[in-house]
Amino acid sequence: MAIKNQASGGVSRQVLADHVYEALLVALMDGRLEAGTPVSIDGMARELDVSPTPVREALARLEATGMVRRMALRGYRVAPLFSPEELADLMDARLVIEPANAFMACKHADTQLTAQLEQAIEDLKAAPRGPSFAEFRAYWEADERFHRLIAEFADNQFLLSAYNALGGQVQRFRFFGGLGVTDADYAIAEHTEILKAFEAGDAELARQKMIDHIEGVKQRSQHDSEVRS
Amino acid sequence: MAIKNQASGGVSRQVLADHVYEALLVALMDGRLEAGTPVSIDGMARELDVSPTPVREALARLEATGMVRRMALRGYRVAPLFSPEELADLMDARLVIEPANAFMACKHADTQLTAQLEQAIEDLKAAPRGPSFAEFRAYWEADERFHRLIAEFADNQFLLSAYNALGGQVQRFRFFGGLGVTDADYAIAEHTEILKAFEAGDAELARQKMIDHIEGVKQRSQHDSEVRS
DNA sequence: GAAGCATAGATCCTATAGGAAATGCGATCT
DNA sequence: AGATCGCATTTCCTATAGGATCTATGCTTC
Repeated sequence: MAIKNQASGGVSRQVLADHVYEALLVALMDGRLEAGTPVSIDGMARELDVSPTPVREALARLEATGMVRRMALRGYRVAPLFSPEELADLMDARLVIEPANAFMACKHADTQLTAQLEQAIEDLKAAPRGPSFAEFRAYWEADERFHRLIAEFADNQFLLSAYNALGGQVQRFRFFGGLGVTDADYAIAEHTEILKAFEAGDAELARQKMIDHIEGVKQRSQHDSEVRS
Repeated sequence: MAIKNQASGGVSRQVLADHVYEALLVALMDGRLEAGTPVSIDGMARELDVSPTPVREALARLEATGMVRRMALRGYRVAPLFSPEELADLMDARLVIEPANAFMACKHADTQLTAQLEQAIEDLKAAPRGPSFAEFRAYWEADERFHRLIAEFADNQFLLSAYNALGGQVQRFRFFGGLGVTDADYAIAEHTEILKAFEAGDAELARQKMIDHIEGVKQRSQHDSEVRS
C-alpha cells in the first residue's frame, strides 16, 4: 500500500478514492499533469499503486470541477489551459456571484468572520511568492480562504455551490503556473478594503469593494497574459 | 443485459454508467427514491442488473448535482427535500445568476435564439399539467429548456457551470411532487415578457423581466408551501 | 521505397470475489 | 424484564480478471 493512513492513535479508516483525488489534484495544480495530456485510468492506478476502481471514482468526481474532461470510451484528459478570453469570462462570472456573496455575507457578519478574514489577509502577507507551486501554494490557500469565507457566510448553500462550480479558484492559477504571484500587493490592499466594509457593516460598500477587487484581478490577469505572450 | 443499445444502424456502443445515471435521475425525480432514503450501491446494482462498478461511478457523478449525498464508508443517501427556507435560498441564488444570464444572452441574441425560446413557450402551453411525474415531465422539460437556452446563449462557460450547479432546475420540482403544476399561466406570461425583451434587443429589460419572473416563482412557491403545510 | 495488413500492447469498461466494518436479531445472563 | 453478547447478513470498498476497441509497431508485398 503506497499511501498510508495517518498514524494518529485510532487508525481513522480512509477511503482510497479520497487519497487518489487529492493526489490527482496536487499533480494537476503542480503542473506534473500538463494540460491536454490524457490521464489513463490503468496507468494512474499503477503509478499510485492502487487498483483502477478508486481511480475511476476519483476521476468521476474531478470531472465536476472542470479540471479534467471525459469522453465516453476514450478516457479522461487534463482540461486545456485557459485562454485570455476564457480567463476574462471567468472573471465576469465571478463578478456576477461574488459581489452578491459579499453583500449577503455582510448582513450576517460577526466578529468571528472579520477575525478570520483578517487572519486570511495576514497569511496572504506572510506567504512566500516564489514561482513554484510548492512556494505559492500557501499564497493560493490564503487567497482562496478569504473568498470562500465570504461565500460561506453568505449562508446560502446554492450560492456556495455556484461559487464552487466556478472551480477557477483552483484552476485559474494553473494559468499563471509559470509566473508565480505578481499582484500580491494589490490583492492585499483590495482584500483589506473589503474587510473594512465588513467591519463597518456596510453591505453595499462590501459589494462594491468586491467588484473593484475582481475588476482589478481581471485587468491585471489580462495584462499578465499579454506580457507572457 | 437489461439495458439495450439503441438499434439505430451502427450499434453506438454506450457506457453502462451513463444508463445507470439516467435511470437514477428518473427514479429520483419520479419519487420512487424518496428523500432521505439510503441508496445502496450493491442493491441498486442488483435492481438494475448490472455490477456495482458503474453504479458507483454514476453516484459519484450524481453527487455533484446535489441529488444525493455521500458519507465516506457510509454510502449514499437521497438528498433531503427542500424546506421553504431552502427554496427561498434557491430562488435568491437564481436571482443572482439568471438575470445576468439574460442580460448577456440578449447581447448575443439572434433569430435562432428567439425562435427556440418561442418554441419552448409553445411547448409549455401545450404540456399537460397533471400531478404525476409522467404528466408534468413535459412541462418541466419545456420550462428547463427555456432557462437553459438563455444560460447557454450567455456564452460564458463559467456562468453556465454556475447555472448547472444550482441543480434545483431539476430538484426543485421534487418539492412539488405532490402538487403538480399550479402556476403555468403565470410562468407562460412571464416567459413571454422575457422573450419580448429579447426580440426588442433590450438587454436591461431582459434582465428586469427575468428578475420579475423569478420573484414571481419565489412568491408563488412560498404560497404553495404554506397551503401545503 | 511505399503501402497494406497482422499482431501485440494499451486502454476502457464491466463483472466477480473477497476483506472489513456496520447493522440487525436472537439467545443468554443478571 | 432489561441489558449484553454473539452470529449472520448487509454494505462499502478494493483488487483482479476478462472482453472489446483503439493504437502502434513490424512484417510482408508490390
